[in-house]
Amino acid sequence: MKKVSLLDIARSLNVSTSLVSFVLNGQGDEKGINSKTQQRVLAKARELNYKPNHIARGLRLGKSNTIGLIVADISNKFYARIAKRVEELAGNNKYNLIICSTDENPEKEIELINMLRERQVDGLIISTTQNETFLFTQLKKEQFPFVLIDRQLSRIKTNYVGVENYSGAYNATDLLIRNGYSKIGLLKISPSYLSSVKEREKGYRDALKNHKLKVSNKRIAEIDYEDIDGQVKQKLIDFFGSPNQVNALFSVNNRITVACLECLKEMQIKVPEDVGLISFDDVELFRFSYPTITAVAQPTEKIGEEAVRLLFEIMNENQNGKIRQKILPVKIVERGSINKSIEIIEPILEDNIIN
Amino acid sequence: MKKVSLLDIARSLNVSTSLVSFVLNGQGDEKGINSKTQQRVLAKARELNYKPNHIARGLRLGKSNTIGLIVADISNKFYARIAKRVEELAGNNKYNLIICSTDENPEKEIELINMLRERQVDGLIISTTQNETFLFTQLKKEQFPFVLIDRQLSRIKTNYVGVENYSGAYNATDLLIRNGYSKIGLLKISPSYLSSVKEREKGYRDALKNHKLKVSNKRIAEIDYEDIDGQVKQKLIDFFGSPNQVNALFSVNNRITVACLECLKEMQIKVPEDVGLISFDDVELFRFSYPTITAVAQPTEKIGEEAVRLLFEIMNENQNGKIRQKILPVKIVERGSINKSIEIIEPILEDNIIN
DNA sequence: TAATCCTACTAAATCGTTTTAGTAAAAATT
DNA sequence: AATTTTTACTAAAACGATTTAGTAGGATTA
Repeated sequence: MKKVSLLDIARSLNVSTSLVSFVLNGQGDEKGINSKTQQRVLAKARELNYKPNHIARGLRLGKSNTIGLIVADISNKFYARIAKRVEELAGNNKYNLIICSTDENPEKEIELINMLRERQVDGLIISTTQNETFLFTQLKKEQFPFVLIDRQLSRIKTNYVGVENYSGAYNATDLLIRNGYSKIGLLKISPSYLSSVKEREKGYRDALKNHKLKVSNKRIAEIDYEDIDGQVKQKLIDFFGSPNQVNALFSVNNRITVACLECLKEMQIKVPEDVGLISFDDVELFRFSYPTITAVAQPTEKIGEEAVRLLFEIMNENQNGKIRQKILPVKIVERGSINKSIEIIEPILEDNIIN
Repeated sequence: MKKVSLLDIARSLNVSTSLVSFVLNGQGDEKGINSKTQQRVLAKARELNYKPNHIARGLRLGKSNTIGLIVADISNKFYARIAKRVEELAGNNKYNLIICSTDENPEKEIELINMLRERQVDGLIISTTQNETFLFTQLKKEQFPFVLIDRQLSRIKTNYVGVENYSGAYNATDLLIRNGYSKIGLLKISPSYLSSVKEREKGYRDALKNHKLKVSNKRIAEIDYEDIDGQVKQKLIDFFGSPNQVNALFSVNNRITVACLECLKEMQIKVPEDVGLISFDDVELFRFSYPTITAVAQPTEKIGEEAVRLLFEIMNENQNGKIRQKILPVKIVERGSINKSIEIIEPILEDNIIN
């Protein structure tokens, strides 16, 4: 079943492919094509069920009308929601989306970026797992349009859409402290050089410090992406093995929180009675889980929206190398994983206080 | 920043593009290219940071090394998990994936299929929302490789990967009945012509019949995809407005179950005390919700795997028009949303019994 | 009547690959 | 020395669209 091309239409009407191309692109009048001829072309195209070859057009035009979205894990609802929004908006602009997952693997990310560029995507939206800057220095040098989301690089400024990680984490920790928790464990994801993780950790640390509480490395756990369930379990055993080590947890993303929930259940540690819990990144589950989980909600869809908006801006007016950044606000959603109390339930132990 | 092409390499080495192409495609020896020349080509390609133009190659080769995945809703975890697996397997085979969502809109599905075909995808995996067959009759006639997933068309046989909807739903309903529930409401999604929905409804009906229970249309609610939360609420108010109308619910997919959970909570109807609940399609949430939800688990990733396997089979040996179908088993995961009881807690009321 | 203008088109280059058919020169064979 | 074989390449077409520069021929104008 051979595909129908412009040439097929042209031949069967005894006209040139140029004419057919003009008509089908709506330039018929502009190019002074007789309106009867235009009708004939349109009719024939319909009759033959002609579908333009986007690849050929892309080659000629030097653009593919496709953008790429590279996320750390498409099966994580956070990224899935972003992806859906990006796909919608791209579609509205007649752009297609190629979605890829890196599984937090920097090597795979490099491969994917190369692959997408070979496929001539016109722009990229990336939640990067890189620590090194060379990839993005290169892209910038080549003036290739891209926008980072969720994470940025500390040593290089790029277009970026993110959220208020620092204040979100600060306020989350602060909320725990103000409700009487003093021994707060941090569960962060590895690789821990990710800007989002670092910012959240900083917020956590600063909140403790401002309340004159000790920041102890014994209460900071780094969980490897490859084995979240296993390592969360290990760390929780550590945390709760020695008494009084931890009475609340701040988890850095939804995936870790869920693993946490599973473990705590298994270990029969009750939330919020035995341990307070707050999570960065809110997902549906937290509204229905037992107990419900207090979380720092991100404007997920908005991240996708802004990223697309920025990317199109960059792609259209490539004259200037102006860097655009957009930091979106977050909001704490209070639910049932923190024991609310005005007064401090458990006196803060001496060894948690600085000085 | 102009892109580097084969011609650039060829010119700078005073050789032909053919030679460069041969070498870069690993056909150097085969084509008898001097090994020193090969070295020079490879070195120069690296030096210039040459990236093949996939679009040009695609045009020449008549294929894009891309497959399309069209799902009803990419932000639904069920499809997101399928998408992730499909992307992985496609990637392993040097294929890219374009993912699109239809939002259960048949028109949009047609547009997307056209768009993807214009983009010369080599094959399609589709969870269709169509009731009409013409789209797929056409694809079959053109021998275009495609595999339906999750849903198939009743009036036309196509390649298809699905699950045991009928027996899953039958067993789910049966489980409710055997635990003493007699007035079982069905919450199904609209459009209700979808094969998965119809098969599940049939399973529900047959289970009731085999237990000599009345199938009442008053207990069957059709929820529009566009307004799941609103309509679920409406239907539940109906169900629980008149006494004794419903004492258990069978929900046809995860999205509806979640909406249900939300409503029941709001209406202060307790699960499983006031109403038993079982869901088709298991998601993480159901393990952590309160109560935990008994569900019919689907081999989600496996669906993606089989779909890719089938599609590649079809794409590679296009000689025969053999139809391939794969139906995967489902499994009921018993949790806390059903009151377990050997004996029948509540006597089955007369008006629920047939005859 | 010649020059100009207008209408309705077309020829051909181009994008960057791949691939077929071929060739020039050197080496080997008779 | 003539022929064949081998080595190491190249020319050019092809994929299917877009686009620039152009033309043929009729109508209008000076």
